[in-house]
Amino acid sequence: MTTRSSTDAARVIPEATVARLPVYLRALTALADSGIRTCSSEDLATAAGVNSAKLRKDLSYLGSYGTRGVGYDVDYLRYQIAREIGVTQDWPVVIVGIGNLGHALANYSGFRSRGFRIVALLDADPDLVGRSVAGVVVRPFDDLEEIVREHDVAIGVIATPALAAQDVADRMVAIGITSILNFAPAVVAVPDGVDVRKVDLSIELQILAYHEQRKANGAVEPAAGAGEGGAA
Amino acid sequence: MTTRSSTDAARVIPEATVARLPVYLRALTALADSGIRTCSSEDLATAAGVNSAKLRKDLSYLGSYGTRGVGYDVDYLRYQIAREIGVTQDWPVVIVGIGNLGHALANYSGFRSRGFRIVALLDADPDLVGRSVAGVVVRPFDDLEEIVREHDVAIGVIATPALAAQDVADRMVAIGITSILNFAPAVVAVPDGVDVRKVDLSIELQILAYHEQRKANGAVEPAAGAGEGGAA
DNA sequence: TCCATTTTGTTCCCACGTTCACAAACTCCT
DNA sequence: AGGAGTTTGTGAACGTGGGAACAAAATGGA
Repeated sequence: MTTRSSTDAARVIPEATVARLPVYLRALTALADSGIRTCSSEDLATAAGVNSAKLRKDLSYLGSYGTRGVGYDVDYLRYQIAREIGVTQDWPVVIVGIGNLGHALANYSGFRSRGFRIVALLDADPDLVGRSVAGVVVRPFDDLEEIVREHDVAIGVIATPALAAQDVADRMVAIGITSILNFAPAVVAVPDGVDVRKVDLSIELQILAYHEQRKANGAVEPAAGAGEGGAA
Repeated sequence: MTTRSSTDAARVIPEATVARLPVYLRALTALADSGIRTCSSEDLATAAGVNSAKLRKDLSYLGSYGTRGVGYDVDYLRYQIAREIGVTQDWPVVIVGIGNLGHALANYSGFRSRGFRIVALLDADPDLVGRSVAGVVVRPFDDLEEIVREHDVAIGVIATPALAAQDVADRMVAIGITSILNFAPAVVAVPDGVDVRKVDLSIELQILAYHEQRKANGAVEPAAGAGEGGAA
């Protein structure tokens, strides 16, 4: 076994792999809930909807957590991935913009169960401030700085209309937030060192529409155009 | 100018480009709303948050719609991209699962304005059926087939809990839906020829958490780790 | 103990996507 | 008309990611 400190220079995990680790984590949790203690890369790959060679390569970036001829210990591997992603610790999160989507996010149980704790809901609309959503009272947007400092928040979620998104992002960055999840249909620019991920509902539909249009035009799709193929 | 029929074999647009076309479309709409008639690739690239070389290469897959020394006509290019994606036509969509997220999706105005028309909201819960959400009455899930046939629906949205997702997808596929947008936190398997795109809220947060953890550990991020960098 | 079997971890190779750099082409000014 | 300046479209280099194939390592049976 090689020495492996928590800040090992050799551990450069490809971005594509990082994006799949949460999927593996979820699949492992499902296996564990079914009472399965051990699984092969083939089993886990099927559960995660990927190719087994890719799965093994992904896991190899984390270390050697399997046993040749046997497979992986479900609980052990699950812990290792969780630790690698960082979901063994608690991440305070603020959500800005409590419209329809903000409501849904505040109520989404999947956050809490994965180590994300919603410490505040913020909105600029005075009519919304003071209302209780998902057991949390909505506070004015101007309280952002106070809340971030108090809870040491590093991750912010933007669920505002498009026009407000850049302003909110600027305020977040100024206060020290370094990771932003943006649901607003707008491109937000941030300085280096700040990570932004974007989730855009209508863009996903437009991508599907493009492929749908091609199918209707009689074009032969080269493979599963956008998603994971597999048996039904 | 080369001949270019609507079903030209030479038009194989890379998947990565397809995913960016809706972003360009939105940026062009924003420019048009500002009264700008013409823009350079540099202007549009900035508005879309990408590199100008990449933008030009992306657009070149559609055809030669710019003028050297001048730039692009905003309205003309916008129409060409919209036609290419297929948002000049009307796409009927059904949403299955009217929980918090389904509510938000039903109310999202960005769908309608881009050619997506919600023809039905479906849920298996009898308590929800009959209620009106966003001006549409929720119908029982079993009405799916009737609705899909009546409106010739090709695109389905899954916003159910994870456990129901595969069943819903199977039903959709059996009835003839060929594009699925899945918001449920589960991997759904579909046969070849069916496209699935997945939007997973908690996975996005976990990816951010990974990078956040690395920053906290003193690791130097190679570049903007997950998002589009740029000036604030 | 030794061999057959299983399954991981890794290497090699190919395809895709991104970026640079530049020729082609257009406008405008003299 | 001609040249300077500008901007597109594209060819080529580079880097990242995916998949097949195989060596290494573990188990279990004879």
